[in-house]
Amino acid sequence: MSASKSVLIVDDEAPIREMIAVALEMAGYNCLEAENANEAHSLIVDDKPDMVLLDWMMPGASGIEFARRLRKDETTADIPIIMLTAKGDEEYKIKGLEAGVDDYITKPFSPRELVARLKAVLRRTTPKGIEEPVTVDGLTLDPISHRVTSDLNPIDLGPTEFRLLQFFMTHQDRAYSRSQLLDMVWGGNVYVEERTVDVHIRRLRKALGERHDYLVQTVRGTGYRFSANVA
Amino acid sequence: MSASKSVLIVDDEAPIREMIAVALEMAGYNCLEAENANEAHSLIVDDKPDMVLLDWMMPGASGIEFARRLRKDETTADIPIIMLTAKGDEEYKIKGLEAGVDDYITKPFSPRELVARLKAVLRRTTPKGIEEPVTVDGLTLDPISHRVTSDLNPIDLGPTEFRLLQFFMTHQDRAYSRSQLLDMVWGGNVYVEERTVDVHIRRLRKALGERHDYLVQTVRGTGYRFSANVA
DNA sequence: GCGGCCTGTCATATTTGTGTAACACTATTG
DNA sequence: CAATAGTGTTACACAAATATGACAGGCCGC
Repeated sequence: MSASKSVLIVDDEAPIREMIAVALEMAGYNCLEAENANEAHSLIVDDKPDMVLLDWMMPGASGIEFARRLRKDETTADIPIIMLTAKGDEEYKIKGLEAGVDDYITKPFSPRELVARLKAVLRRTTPKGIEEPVTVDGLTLDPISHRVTSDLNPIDLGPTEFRLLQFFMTHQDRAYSRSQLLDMVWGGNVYVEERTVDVHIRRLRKALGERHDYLVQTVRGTGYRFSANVA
Repeated sequence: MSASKSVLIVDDEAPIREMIAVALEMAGYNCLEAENANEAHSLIVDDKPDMVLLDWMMPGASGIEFARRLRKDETTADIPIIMLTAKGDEEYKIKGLEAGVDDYITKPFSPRELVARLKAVLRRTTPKGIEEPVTVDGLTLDPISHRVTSDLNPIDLGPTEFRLLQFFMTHQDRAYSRSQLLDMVWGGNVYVEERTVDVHIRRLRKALGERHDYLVQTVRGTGYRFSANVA
């Protein structure tokens, strides 16, 4: 958790991006920059930033449109967005919030204000699903202590298996293809064989033991699914 | 899954085109080749490939220029483009992304990387339809979890039967000939006996059980029909 | 530099799905 | 009530997908 958070700054004006980047880096954040929606999208998919700072006014796809696009795609739906608007127009605020934006800041703003809001948003969005333990039929995964127990007996998992299980337990009853799993669990720009997923599924099942391996279900011709219901 | 995607490779060097084509075909893609922008444009208009691999350096219209041209025309604006650049030059990357290119790869690249990026781009540009569960008289098919239940009891279906049922449930009260079903469910260009459909219909009926097999109805002399109303 | 742990990839089992043909049956026609 | 075309049913060889076990390289703490 101590790894510094990364923030993607999307604005068509380079000087503004720079200014923001400097401010954020001083505050200990890692910055990525993009000057339009397409570029931003590539970076998001590749690098999975922890948050996006999005300018309202941009040539091409407007910021709001882009925000909607991000919300629609499951892969990017969870990334918090802070909107930058030129003036404190209430109408914009409404529209932004409708589109699922987490907060908005009106230019001009002080670096301090920016960092404060950013922190606030991260604080209230990060805990969602990432901090609370999940339990399914006696199998518990606690993200905080990074521990998994099967009926109170500790289970030993490798890092990848842990992330895999965590993803599954927070996305139950849904079939995922191998490439989707690679995207969600391994990360966007990693090139591994799809069959590798099988192997980690195998390792996960083995670790879960007879008591719980039924939870990880094969969906023939499609991929895998985590569910407390038997197929 | 569905009909294989086609990819247009635009590069002035034939050997490179070939190499790429081989790699992509092994991965199950359909390849078209063009050695300059004009040729490429014709092919795009004629064959509507699902994606374009575009070399940055080309005699005549440079790749980037061509990309812009594609983006400007409404009929071609939606076709995803991956740019091939000789070196990992950041400046090019920026320009490419500005022009609306979806991703770029620096030569030399491994076939694996190419295929992976291609997949990623296709996945995020092909909007997956919102898949809602369908229910008919207690029979429910949920595309998300890839599950079928008959009055809450899970039903086990093979991949083909699942697709068949999914097609039926989304196209009810209409008779389909065997060849139509082959087209819709099996995919356009496969050669199988028409009578094979009968067998899968049989398997589907069997899986549905007495409670629901009435839904799959025979239309003598024509084919089959899925309907909640008895013939 | 030395083990131990993780990871990705193979090669190889094992399981499951698929298409076809042969034969049984049913409706239709005259 | 044949004769016949269209379907239903079953068995089976083969193909495809997945499971599994083994292995080599990378990484990290020591």
